[in-house]
Amino acid sequence: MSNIRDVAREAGVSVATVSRALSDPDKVSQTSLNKVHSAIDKVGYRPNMLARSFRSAKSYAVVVLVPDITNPFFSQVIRSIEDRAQQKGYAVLLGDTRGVPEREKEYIRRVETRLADGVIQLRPDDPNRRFEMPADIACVNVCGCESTSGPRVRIDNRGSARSVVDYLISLGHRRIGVISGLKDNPHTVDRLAGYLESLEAAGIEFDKSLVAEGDFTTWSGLNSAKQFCAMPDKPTAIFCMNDEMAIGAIQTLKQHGIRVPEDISVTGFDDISYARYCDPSLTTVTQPAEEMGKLAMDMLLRLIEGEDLAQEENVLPAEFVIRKSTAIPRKD
Amino acid sequence: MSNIRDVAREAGVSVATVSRALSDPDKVSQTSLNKVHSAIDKVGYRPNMLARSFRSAKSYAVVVLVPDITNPFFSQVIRSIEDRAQQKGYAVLLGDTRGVPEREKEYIRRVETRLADGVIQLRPDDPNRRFEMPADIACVNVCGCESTSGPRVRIDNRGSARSVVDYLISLGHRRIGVISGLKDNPHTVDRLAGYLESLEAAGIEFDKSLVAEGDFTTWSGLNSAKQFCAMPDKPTAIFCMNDEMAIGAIQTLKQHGIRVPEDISVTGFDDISYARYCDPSLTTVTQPAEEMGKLAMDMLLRLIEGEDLAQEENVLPAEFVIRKSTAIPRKD
DNA sequence: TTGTATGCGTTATCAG
DNA sequence: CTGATAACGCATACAA
Repeated sequence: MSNIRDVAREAGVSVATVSRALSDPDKVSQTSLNKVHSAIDKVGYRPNMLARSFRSAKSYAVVVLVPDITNPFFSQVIRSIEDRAQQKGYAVLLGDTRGVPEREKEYIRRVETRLADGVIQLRPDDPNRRFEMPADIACVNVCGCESTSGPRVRIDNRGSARSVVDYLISLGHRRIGVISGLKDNPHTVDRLAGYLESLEAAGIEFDKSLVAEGDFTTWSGLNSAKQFCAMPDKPTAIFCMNDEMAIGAIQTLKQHGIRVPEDISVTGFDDISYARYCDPSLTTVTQPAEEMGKLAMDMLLRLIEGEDLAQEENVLPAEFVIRKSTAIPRKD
Repeated sequence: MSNIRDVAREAGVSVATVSRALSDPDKVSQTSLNKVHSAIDKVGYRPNMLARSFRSAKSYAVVVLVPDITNPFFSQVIRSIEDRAQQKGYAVLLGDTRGVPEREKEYIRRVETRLADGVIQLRPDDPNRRFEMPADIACVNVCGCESTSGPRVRIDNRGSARSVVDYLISLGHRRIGVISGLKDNPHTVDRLAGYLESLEAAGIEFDKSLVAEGDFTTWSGLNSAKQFCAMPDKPTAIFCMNDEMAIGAIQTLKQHGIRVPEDISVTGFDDISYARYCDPSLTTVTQPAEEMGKLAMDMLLRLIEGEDLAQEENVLPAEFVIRKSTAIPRKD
């Protein structure tokens, strides 16, 4: 564990010269540069970045807060964030909160105590609502919704939901079920608004009994679908607020001998990779995960640099993709 | 940004007392303790962990190296690692290498430069083979294989593969195809060994044409299966070396009008969450992802503490689970 | 271009 | 139990 002094001694120069040779080589003569580099090789020197960070009061790390890393959509976004961070010389501290506020605080504390320079939040919630995010912390929200405040990047959830339901209506569906996320989840709110807009535009009356509440897990999609299967007057299509719930719902429908899409159409949201490989492949909304992560990281970097992004919002385009899980309603 | 001196001044004690009050309260009188704590509240003090890390020459961070975070099996393991790390006061630096040695080196460098105290590698490769892992770096390998060296936690890939193939044979299958990972991938080697063992035990001759090489992606499973579809004498079962390839293979079979499992049985490996929800649900091998991550983190911690785990190996039990993608072979 | 000297915030040593 | 002070490794202002 040699340090900068060992190098200086070996090279026969001062520590300042070694330091400069490393961080600002232009300010050092070629001869010194050579001496320094061979000395570095000789003593096996590795700069202590901890000391460097301490000295410069920057950790060159950001924490990424995510409710669940095993969610394939989130992990795609995170991969993109990591990629960008690495390019920019930043490290990514993984903060899988599992929705536990205590764990979130723990990670926020890491930036308060200088172990990270900022935070990227992958959650729909307003960062200021569920717990106190100190105002002086650099934070950008990704995958948020209309009510999210602060710097953020998201898609138009309402508009995308509307595209989906508009399409179902155009196929001839009039009774369209919904498997939503938890009621107070902002994504649920935005996507439900799109659903309602679409219904209203088509002059279809809203039927409350057609909304089943899930929680974005496959398991909840599986269960929520049962409630539709039990109805005498089943919906002819089900709009699921994410792909996992759609996959769960399809599973249940099949078990009840209901064919998708011949008997009931099903749609998802997110376009996780399995959406393309399940049977039938899912009609869904592709979120630009890659782009969202990259953009979020870039925004955070600007924030860390001191730029004021106050309420900068980036709404990225999402793409509605039609696959095999939707069809015209069956005529009985 | 107040520091320990501000607190000391405010509390009317020395910095040493403040430091002790925080790290070793037993050594401080109750009066001092009170003064310190109210001073901390008053000036809004947050200890600078960067300084603390620097001083103690420990970063309290570990890097997790993973080829692809979006792989659901890996993300499960990582979630478990993160959980354990958080419990122990460690941060997890996410290193998604995408298999690029350059990126791996970048992360290894982070521990050489003291930004992390150790590494957990999620890759089958021998950590010493593909690039030079400095010997003095605390590193444990998880999800490795028989040829992996150094501290490691893994399952018995060969034995598990054998369970799968034994089962297929017990159903009456004699022509059993394989969709493998890349030939030189150690997982491929171990699992293929299990396959061969099983065949030999049953007196079935190995037919080289029944092995299709994939690369563990759904896409490759999709393509490899085509080669079986084109065969006049198709296998009656296909042993896929992971679930994604099995899912891809099933997709292809269906497109060719081949029913699973009635016409051809398919098995996977890993038991990612979609294995349970795809159609038909996958017969596969459940890796104890949770336990593997936790154990790997614990081993790394011991390594960091200076313990010598040299060649400690933990082989965890994997469970063979039978679902709907396997059946007795069709009699023609 | 180079060297000297100082300080970053904390912990630990050593006297009191 | 407490306080003064010396490190930790590096970057930089200032002087040469």
